[in-house]
Amino acid sequence: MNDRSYHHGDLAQELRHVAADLIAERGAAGFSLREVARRAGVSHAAPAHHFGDATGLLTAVAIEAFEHLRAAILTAIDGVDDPADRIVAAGRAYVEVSGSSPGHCAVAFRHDLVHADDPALQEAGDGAHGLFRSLVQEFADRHNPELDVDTATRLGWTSMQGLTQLYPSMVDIEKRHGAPSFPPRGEVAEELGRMIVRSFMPA
Amino acid sequence: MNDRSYHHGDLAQELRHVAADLIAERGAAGFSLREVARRAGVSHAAPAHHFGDATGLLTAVAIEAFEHLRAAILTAIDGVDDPADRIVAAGRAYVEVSGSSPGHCAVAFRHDLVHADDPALQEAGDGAHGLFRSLVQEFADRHNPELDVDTATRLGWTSMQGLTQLYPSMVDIEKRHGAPSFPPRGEVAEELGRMIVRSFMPA
DNA sequence: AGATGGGTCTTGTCAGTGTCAAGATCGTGT
DNA sequence: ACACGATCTTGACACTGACAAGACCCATCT
Repeated sequence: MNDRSYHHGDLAQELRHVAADLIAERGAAGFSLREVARRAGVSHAAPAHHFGDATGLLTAVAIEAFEHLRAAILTAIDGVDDPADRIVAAGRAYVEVSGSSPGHCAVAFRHDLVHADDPALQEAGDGAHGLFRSLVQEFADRHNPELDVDTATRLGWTSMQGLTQLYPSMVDIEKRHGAPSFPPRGEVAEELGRMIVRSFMPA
Repeated sequence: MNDRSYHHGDLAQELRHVAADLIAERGAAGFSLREVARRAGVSHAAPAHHFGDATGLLTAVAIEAFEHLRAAILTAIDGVDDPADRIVAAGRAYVEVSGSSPGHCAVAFRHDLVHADDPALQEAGDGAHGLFRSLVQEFADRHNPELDVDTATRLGWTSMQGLTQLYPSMVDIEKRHGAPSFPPRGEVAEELGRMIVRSFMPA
């Protein structure tokens, strides 16, 4: 527990945290293993022991991203009954996580930055994806047995992920075209979610 | 025109092309200005004269990305009459460009890799966005005057962009879960496009 | 208690990178 | 013919990721 001790205590945790902060601040391109070590107050080679290489550290951050995502969706749907509302709430939570943990989300799907074949990463990704798919399945069971659950899941997932990535550009573009103010992430997500759910209903 | 001449002829064009190839091959993280120069057969400092710095070169690639996008959409909707079909065709083209020019699309919306305030980049982005929005406007005029065109545009745009980014991950995840084969980009885009357009219809 | 060993972190080194400054080379206009 | 600007090269510097070797700390065994 002593900050000055030779052994850090939980350096791995600290490195993940600092790395996410750094990416949030400078973007994925501004990430540097040595800068992370510097901010954590350890030598430049310390991270290697815990994560192997830079890609390993980013993989760990990506795993946290999926865990955050899953947790956020779970709390967002808690107490919500109607499957349609649950999907909208999940989508909103998904997008809001990208606002509250931008560093994490910036690496989650970057195959060139993480070890895409890491079993823990795959499991975390499957967990988030499976949760979202189960919500769509619920909807199908209740409101539309004819719904193609896989395609519907893809639509929800891609649009929310696209929104997390495009939100800054959308604000730029629409502001340049005279929109005085732009709604926050969560609100846009909710609007899109409502339209998506509408397309899930029987024709 | 002589390959061995001191002056290259059109080095700027060549550098954009090589850069896009390199990114397609190794991902945005594997990009290196010196490697680009090496492949183009010029010294490591040659690109600086044309693009200032690495970010400048990537900005040029991003501009090309938006131009490709716009051109692909234009040819895709050519001869298609119904506004709904035009939107679907445009979405399909959008996603297919990310398959045929992966290097370009990998940097298009990466604010940490490009000079986001570059006027030419903004103009190119606005061009692609404006074209897509005009298709949605057409649809509203013909089929649903009540449609919120801005929100509808955001839905179409985000889902197609999300699909371009998530397609590799989606293939991975669904294959791990037993899906024997996964439909190609364009087909998924078309399915999603049809659902989206359906949500544009009057309630 | 004292020694052993493994996990943790440091120091030092290396090739590779982006950027800048200075110089070499080429074409073009006068 | 000659100067000038655009294009490209060479050389240097600080920074990065990875590796090897060593220092340090703690738990465990005898």
